[in-house]
Amino acid sequence: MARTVFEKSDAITRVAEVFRELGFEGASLFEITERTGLSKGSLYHFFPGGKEGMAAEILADVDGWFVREVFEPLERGEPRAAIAQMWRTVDAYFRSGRRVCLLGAFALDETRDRFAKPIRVYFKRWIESLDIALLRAGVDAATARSLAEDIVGSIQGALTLARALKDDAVFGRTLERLQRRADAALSSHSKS
Amino acid sequence: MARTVFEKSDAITRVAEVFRELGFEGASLFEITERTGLSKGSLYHFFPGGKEGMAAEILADVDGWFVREVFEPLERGEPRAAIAQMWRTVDAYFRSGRRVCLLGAFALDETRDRFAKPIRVYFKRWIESLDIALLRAGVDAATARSLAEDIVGSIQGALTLARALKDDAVFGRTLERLQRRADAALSSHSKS
DNA sequence: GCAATACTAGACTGATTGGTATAGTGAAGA
DNA sequence: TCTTCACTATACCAATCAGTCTAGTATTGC
Repeated sequence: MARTVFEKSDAITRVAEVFRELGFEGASLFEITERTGLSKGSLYHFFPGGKEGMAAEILADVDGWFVREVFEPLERGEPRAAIAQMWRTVDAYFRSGRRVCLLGAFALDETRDRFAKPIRVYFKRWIESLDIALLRAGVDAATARSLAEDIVGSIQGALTLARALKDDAVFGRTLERLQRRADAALSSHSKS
Repeated sequence: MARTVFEKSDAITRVAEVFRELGFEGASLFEITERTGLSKGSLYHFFPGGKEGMAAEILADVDGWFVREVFEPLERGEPRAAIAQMWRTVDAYFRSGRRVCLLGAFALDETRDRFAKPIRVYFKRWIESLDIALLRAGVDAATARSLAEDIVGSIQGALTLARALKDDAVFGRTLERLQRRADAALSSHSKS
């Protein structure tokens, strides 16, 4: 019989998608095995910490990805380029609104308490790194701070709205409006 | 022995708060009985439709409240007054960020499919009624539409952020910024 | 070719799940 | 006082849950 062999990184990606679809409580081991194609044996081989361990590793994986692809560029790269890149990266990551933010979804239900720290760290860093980039691009402190908070919050809201309305287009429109507002702040406070 | 007697409206309120805290899947019948003080017998007396019936009735109850307190005033009342009232009503309803939006939370997890219609109807109507109020207040069509979408989305995002950061203040700040943006649109398109 | 290792499959377990059934309690009306 | 009915309490049920365990099968290094 054909034995399909998976790698851990593949397992993480697949299980993550199930949690995204069903939430932590809604994703039963049965559903996870069905949707990922990984048997219980494989799952517990990759994640000895069980279901909670899976979620923890997945959250860490997502966070790591954002740190590399979004937060660090915002904190250390050329700020305007990093912000411009952020819009594209975020749109691609959330598949233009078809994919929810796992950290955001977990923040709302009871899993919140279990994974409170990684969730808080993720959102805190996103807002702060965006704030830093805006500041470095010449935006004044007050505007930078509130714009950063607005942008991160609006992205989460747009993902909720896209799901609720079953209309992905909301996400794209919101991202465009946010980009326009950011560009306005950047040009009016232009350093050069 | 002291027998506590509840009314159905009281049962709805109490169970709603448990769903808000734990989500649909996370709220087990045991947790519901513990936190509400209602026994299983009482719960199934008030909600013959079981757990799913409870959620459906609660969603309808929340929707009804918003229709009365927010949507209808926006659609039919004096637009500027209705919008001004909306900020206060929303802030009070979500207890300044301490309370999540049940419809928004349900939109993100697997319950989404079960309650897809009431969720979609709720958000659709919120955006549309706000759009109507802005239009009636003299804001141009394009601005009204995107501002309405922005506001409803941002409120949801702010609730997520408040939970994620364990910082209620995010909600108040976001609401203030939204109000300022709405006021700006209203004054620049002033009819009088 | 052989052993060790990395991974997979799925039967099994005890606890917990949502839901039902039964046996109430107590207030209101006659 | 007796009946009725709205409501409560909890024992119980089958199904499902997360997690364990054993028995594997391929692949790798030698």
